[in-house]
Amino acid sequence: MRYEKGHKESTRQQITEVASKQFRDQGVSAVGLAAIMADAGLTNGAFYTHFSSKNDLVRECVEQTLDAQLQAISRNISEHGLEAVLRQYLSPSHRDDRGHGCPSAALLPEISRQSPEIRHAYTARFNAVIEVIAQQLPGHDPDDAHQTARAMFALVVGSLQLARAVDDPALSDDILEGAIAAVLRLAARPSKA
Amino acid sequence: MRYEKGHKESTRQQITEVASKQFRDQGVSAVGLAAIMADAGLTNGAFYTHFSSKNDLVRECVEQTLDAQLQAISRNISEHGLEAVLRQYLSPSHRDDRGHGCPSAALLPEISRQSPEIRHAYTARFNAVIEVIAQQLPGHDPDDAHQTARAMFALVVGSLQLARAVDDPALSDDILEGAIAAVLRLAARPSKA
DNA sequence: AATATCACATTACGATCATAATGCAATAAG
DNA sequence: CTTATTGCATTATGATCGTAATGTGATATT
Repeated sequence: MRYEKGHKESTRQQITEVASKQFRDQGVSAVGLAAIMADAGLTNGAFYTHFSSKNDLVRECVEQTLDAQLQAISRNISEHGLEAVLRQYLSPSHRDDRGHGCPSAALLPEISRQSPEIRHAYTARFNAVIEVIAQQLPGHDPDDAHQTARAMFALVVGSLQLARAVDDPALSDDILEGAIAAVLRLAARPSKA
Repeated sequence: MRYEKGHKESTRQQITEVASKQFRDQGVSAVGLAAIMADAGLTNGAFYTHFSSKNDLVRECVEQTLDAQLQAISRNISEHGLEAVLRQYLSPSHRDDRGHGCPSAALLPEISRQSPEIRHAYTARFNAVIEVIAQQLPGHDPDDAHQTARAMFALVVGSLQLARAVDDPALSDDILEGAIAAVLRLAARPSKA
């Protein structure tokens, strides 16, 4: 045994954190394992003592980042309310920090092209976030609350992607602000419940 | 001259069409030039007589697919109305045919990581589509119409991405249907104009 | 104190990456 | 009819891809 007891676990965690950032920054297929390992302070060869394949690492990253996002959203909703979470999600600072931001906004089209187990992991955590959002829509009946929550999620994800894609800073800001207003309209209690 | 007069132009067009499909199917960074050229019935070496780089090809594909989408949307809106275009965009057949579908839904996070000229080309065409949608929102004042149009666009793009990512077919259908309802709510004439 | 373990480094595999130099053959231009 | 042009194929570049075999040295175990 060359290293102390908890060493392997902390190294594995370091790899997934570095990889999660690089994947969101540059895209899953644009990042090589060598770059991830180097950024984690290791070399190529150590990778396969921690993961069985790149697909395995991607799955781990998707699960961890989505779990962390769910926890953060749940806590912030109970502490500050839905609108505060919304404004934070659609903020310039979130737009400008892809590497630590929403995995859906950074990777959603790529996730749809990943292996079945990754898509399955994504689906479960997507449903969990929708559940949390739907519980914040009291005026809606249960089915409608879930449909509306999904639309709200799609709207903020799409808006963040658009705000990152356009090259006009003023337009990018307008996209974020318009999205906040639109999501609040969707969340509002329907005229006839 | 080994080939007839219009040959080079039609070959170039063939390359961009094949590339546009492969990029949307598999992602820009996941597709190699050799695979594109082979699918176009050519070999590696012919690429650089048509394009100066892969970035150049990507720009051409983004421009062509977005221009075609704008024309299709404009025509279908004037022929069948906004709601029909919406229902077609959020249809299972569009979800299941990435390669010929909306470039934004297939590539938006990747576009935000592309070169400045590609992001600039995207921005101009995004604004053009928003203009067309905004003109279909008569109850809104001009600024609000554009904000709402952007939110509607973000909502349909995000929803299509989600419908493609989840591995539960029933959920995927629900996402599409819920998105239609939500977009129509956003498009509805605001209570106080 | 001796030994076995194992998390890493080193090195390398064949494949593919974007890019490019060179060769060629058929057609357009003369 | 000759010749110059050029759109493509062939071939090759060094780099990087995901994956894997092998080496090694410090620690946990004995």
